[in-house]
Amino acid sequence: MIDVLFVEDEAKLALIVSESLETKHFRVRHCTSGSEGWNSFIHSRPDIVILDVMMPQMDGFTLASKIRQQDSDVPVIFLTARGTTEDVLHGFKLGGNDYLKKPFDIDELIARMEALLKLAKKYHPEEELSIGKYTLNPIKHILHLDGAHIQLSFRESELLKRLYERRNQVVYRREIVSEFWNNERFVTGRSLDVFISRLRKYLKEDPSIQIVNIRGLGYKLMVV
Amino acid sequence: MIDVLFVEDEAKLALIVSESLETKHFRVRHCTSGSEGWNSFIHSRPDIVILDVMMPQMDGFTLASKIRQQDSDVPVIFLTARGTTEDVLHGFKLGGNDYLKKPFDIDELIARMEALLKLAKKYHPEEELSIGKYTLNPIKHILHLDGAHIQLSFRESELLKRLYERRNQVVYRREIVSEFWNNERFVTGRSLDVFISRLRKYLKEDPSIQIVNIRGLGYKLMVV
DNA sequence: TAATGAATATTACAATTTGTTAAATATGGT
DNA sequence: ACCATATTTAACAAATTGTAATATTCATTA
Repeated sequence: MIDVLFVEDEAKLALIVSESLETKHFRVRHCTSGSEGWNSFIHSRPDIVILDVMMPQMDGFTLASKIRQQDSDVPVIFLTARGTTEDVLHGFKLGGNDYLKKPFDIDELIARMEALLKLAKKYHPEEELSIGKYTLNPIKHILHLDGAHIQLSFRESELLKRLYERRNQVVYRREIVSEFWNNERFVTGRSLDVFISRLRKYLKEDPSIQIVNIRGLGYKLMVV
Repeated sequence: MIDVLFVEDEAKLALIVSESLETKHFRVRHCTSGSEGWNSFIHSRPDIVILDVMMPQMDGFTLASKIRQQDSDVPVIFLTARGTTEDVLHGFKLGGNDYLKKPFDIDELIARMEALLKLAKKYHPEEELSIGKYTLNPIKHILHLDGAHIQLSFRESELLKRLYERRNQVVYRREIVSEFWNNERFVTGRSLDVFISRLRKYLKEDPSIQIVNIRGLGYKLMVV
């Protein structure tokens, strides 16, 4: 199921859109302000983001640029009544992927969402993740290579999955640590490093995939 | 340079669009019919396709579906005066990636093209960059020269990549610094200079490439 | 043209972060 | 309680990056 973050302060419109999307089997998280949207984004990591531009507190453009600092891939669609070319250009410049002028047809929104999701390859309906020459079954925590397979531990598998879901972009150290180890004394803990070390060992048969460290920030699973 | 296939039978519009695109450093192949467009597509393999929907002989929709049979990735944008929702949906269903209603603003077209190209490129990352006698693998951060190779650090590699992507033009100091070092105390920090210095050392085997300082502005990677 | 000050280059080194191994500890099943 | 396995800690090695010190280049003005 596709997770949608939908930030829109007009209650009436929001309701219609949310319901339509849910009919089409999207899971919608609706927020009514930019700052609420930002919280939700950090917490839920949606597959696609739909932002109203004009909102109280934090507008859609501001939220979009905050999101882009964190995640350079998640598709972002702007919705707005103010459809001047300047606005559209500004939206794209901030890293938006589409821009719809209100009033819009809900089916067109869905078509545009699906087009972006297809491009961003966020549809992974299949259970198994294909990581270079390897295949990871994230349910059973088994890593396959050719005929052989390695039984990973829970944390090994979760960590690899997380890296894979955000392949080719940085996964922040503090984020992983706070999520896996409940945020305590993450200054000294070196468990993450140890797990990374193990994953690298498992993955060394395929040089086209690499877990690269970005000093001070985190790690990046690079897949060609 | 980006190759654009542009299929449009209205001569006047076609001229305006072609010229605007060329100003923005696109290489435009303009065709006036679907069948001509198909030929051109087969022979020139453009990076992006812009199709008018209503055309004699073969319409844009038909051409798009032929193209999708051949190439499932190249971005396709439809242009049309007939902007009913059915048309838009049909366009997306055929594998189109965007749909613009005429009359449109040329800058909006360009913004949408660039957004799509950026997305498409993400999933076909350049394997290796050829920098003079050197080759840079920007994934593994390895700089090759003849048989030998040097393992670069993440920042070294990113900086070299950035310089290469804008080779022969100035990359602004403040821009690099604010991106790499998060904008803090960029008055005093001399880290960038140190990295430039290191890169020059790595690259000194090939005098035909030079990292030139533009005093007060930034640097320029000159490649002959 | 020489003097001046600002910007840049280079080097060495220190501080910090990360990598790796092995041992210690925790956990869960029997 | 015992065992097997998973995870964490500890210790040290290695790599990356920032800083300081110093030298050099460049542009401007006297």
